[in-house]
Amino acid sequence: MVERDSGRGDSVASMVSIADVAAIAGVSRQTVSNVLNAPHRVRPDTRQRVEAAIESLGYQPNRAAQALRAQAARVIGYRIEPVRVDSLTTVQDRFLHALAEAVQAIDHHLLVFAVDPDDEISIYARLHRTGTVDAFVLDGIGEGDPRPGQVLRLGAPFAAFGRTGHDSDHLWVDIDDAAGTAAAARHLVARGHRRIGFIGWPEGSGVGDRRAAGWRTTLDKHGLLAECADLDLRGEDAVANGARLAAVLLDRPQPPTAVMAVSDTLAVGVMQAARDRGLVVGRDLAVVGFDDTPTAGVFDLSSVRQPLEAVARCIVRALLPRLPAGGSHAPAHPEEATSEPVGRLLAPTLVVRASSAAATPC
Amino acid sequence: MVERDSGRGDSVASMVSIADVAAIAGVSRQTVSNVLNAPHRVRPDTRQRVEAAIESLGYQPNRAAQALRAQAARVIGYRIEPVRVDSLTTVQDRFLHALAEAVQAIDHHLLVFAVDPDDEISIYARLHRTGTVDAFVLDGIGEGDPRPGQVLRLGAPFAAFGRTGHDSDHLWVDIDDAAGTAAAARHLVARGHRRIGFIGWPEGSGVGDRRAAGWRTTLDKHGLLAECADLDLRGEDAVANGARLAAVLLDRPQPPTAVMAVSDTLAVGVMQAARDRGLVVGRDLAVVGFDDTPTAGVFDLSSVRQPLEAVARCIVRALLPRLPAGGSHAPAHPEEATSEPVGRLLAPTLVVRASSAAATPC
DNA sequence: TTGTAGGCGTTATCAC
DNA sequence: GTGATAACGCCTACAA
Repeated sequence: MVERDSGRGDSVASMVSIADVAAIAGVSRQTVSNVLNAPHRVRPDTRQRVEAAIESLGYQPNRAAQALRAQAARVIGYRIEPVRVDSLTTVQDRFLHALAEAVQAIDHHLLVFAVDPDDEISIYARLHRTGTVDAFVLDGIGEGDPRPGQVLRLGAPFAAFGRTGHDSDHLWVDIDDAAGTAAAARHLVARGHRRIGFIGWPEGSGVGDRRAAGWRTTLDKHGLLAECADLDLRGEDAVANGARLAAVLLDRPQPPTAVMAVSDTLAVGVMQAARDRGLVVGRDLAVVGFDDTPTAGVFDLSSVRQPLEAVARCIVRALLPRLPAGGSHAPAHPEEATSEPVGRLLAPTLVVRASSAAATPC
Repeated sequence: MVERDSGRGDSVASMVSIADVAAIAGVSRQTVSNVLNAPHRVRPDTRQRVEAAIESLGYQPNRAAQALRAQAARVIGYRIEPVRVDSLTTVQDRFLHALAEAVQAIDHHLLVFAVDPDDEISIYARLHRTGTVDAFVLDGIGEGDPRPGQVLRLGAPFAAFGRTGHDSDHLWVDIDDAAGTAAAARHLVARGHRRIGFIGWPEGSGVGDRRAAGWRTTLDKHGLLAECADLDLRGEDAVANGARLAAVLLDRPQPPTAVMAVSDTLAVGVMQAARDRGLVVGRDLAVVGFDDTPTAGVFDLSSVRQPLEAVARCIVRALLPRLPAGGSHAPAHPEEATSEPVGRLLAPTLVVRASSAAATPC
């Protein structure tokens, strides 16, 4: 083994390269390379000798050299956002974990970076131009978000989690929010509820609007919309708002027997308000949230769960053909398959817990 | 510019290298390199020409080539853990963000990976041997954790967040847990409380034991330990346990007027139990948690906040001299400074909210 | 002050 | 079936 340690201590001492393996096995470097990348081209006994040498040295190909040679870092970039203080909705860490696993499944790595919103796009540009990452996953893309357009202009491959409203020019995956709230509404209807309230975000966020739409259309299908139309209130995502708006609903002459919220954060507020006026959640009032945060589990709150693991896998699969090192050794793309579907909606699932499990008394 | 696009589409088309800049500026590649790495060696007018060319082409040095040349990827590896379901304590995402920022401040990147606990160490080995990362940050290191020893044996530089109990052979940073609970206890004493309960984790977790110790020694200093010694209960980290144990305390003939919990998760349970028996938290019972999770903010729960941003910076600073590309261009370490301190304790701060702000009535 | 040469580790191409 | 050659982009000598 070439001893290249320049006196810096133990950490760099044992960098073993393909040449070391070749020397031990008594073959050339290329034969070692072939054993790893095209084993069929090597005679079995030679291969065994080489494999033994690899094993004994613990050789692993140097990633930087591979990246330089292949013009592909096999790295995906993902921006992490700061933790929000007033909202419980930390969906991000579940998605991050799922994304890391999905990316590892295709022999890539996940590089995360924090950006100061000012020069967000310049960070993307730098990571792309320096070849640090091959592609990006854009998270939290909402109505009118400029970032997909910007990254597209950079020429960097990417896939978005979420939609801007005009997404035909790039890959995206999103939750079918309306299907989620529709499932929740159906569940409540099946439990005998006829007055089902909705506490949502202010109009204009695509996500919030779609969740509201799922509630609305489902009630309509069951002929309940007329008696529930006035049970739709909106506020920013905060527990206090959930409590405040729920109080308004519960003070109505004909209060709802069930309340759906656009997020767990608001739903927790609803539960607080119910308890404050002596109602037992799950018996006197059904509550359903959205996101299935740890908090929902802890408070036995029914909630719509986003299939984040599936989203991550779906995103990575969509990205795969656009990656330079993409499908193993294939030229990544024959010219024809350009018109594949660019978008995909994934249906969430309802997790029923004590807050909505019981049927209405009458 | 060398057009190297092998028909794969737009994404790889615009890879601009140092040779392109040199051609435009009418100098050799090395002069361009000098402009970037040793500007003083270049005549001002030449430098300006080169800088203009760099600007016009948007040139950025290729990271893989730099890594190969420098034998340093300028990447730090960090393992992310899956989200826990029963616990609210998502300290991880706050730390992750802080770590990303700290790492970026020294011109490195953060690579995150998920591991299946079985072959955790083999992942570390692979990342190290392939040169994918230069060093690791080990998080959640507790009493007797084998990982620092394993990574040490790999020869990979690393720093641990947390302590195993025998940490003299590696870098570590940890929260001064006892100082955190001591601050909380002093705060409660100052508010007039004399019966202050503690709900902790079962003995044996270093972290939990140290937090308990902070409570105990502070009460002792104020001569309150005798009357509080029986107010120390333990259970696994779950809201339900917090509620159950708090109920036990509140059922005592002389119930506490304040309860500290070893985590926000348990503290939330305490708040639930208090409310369930008609007590108003903050008036009839003071409650303090630990970790300052978003949940604490939402429920107005006083909590001890870990200085995760400082931990991240401290870890990165400690790691810096061990990094191959460490202090700019210095040989990373003259042989002498080997006996620098390897460990560091950081004091948390108490965030006072409504759950404990008021003085006791009498 | 600027340019020339060589090599970091890997792999694709093409001889043999 | 195996080995020599070259190139990916950069940087550190050293030479001019």
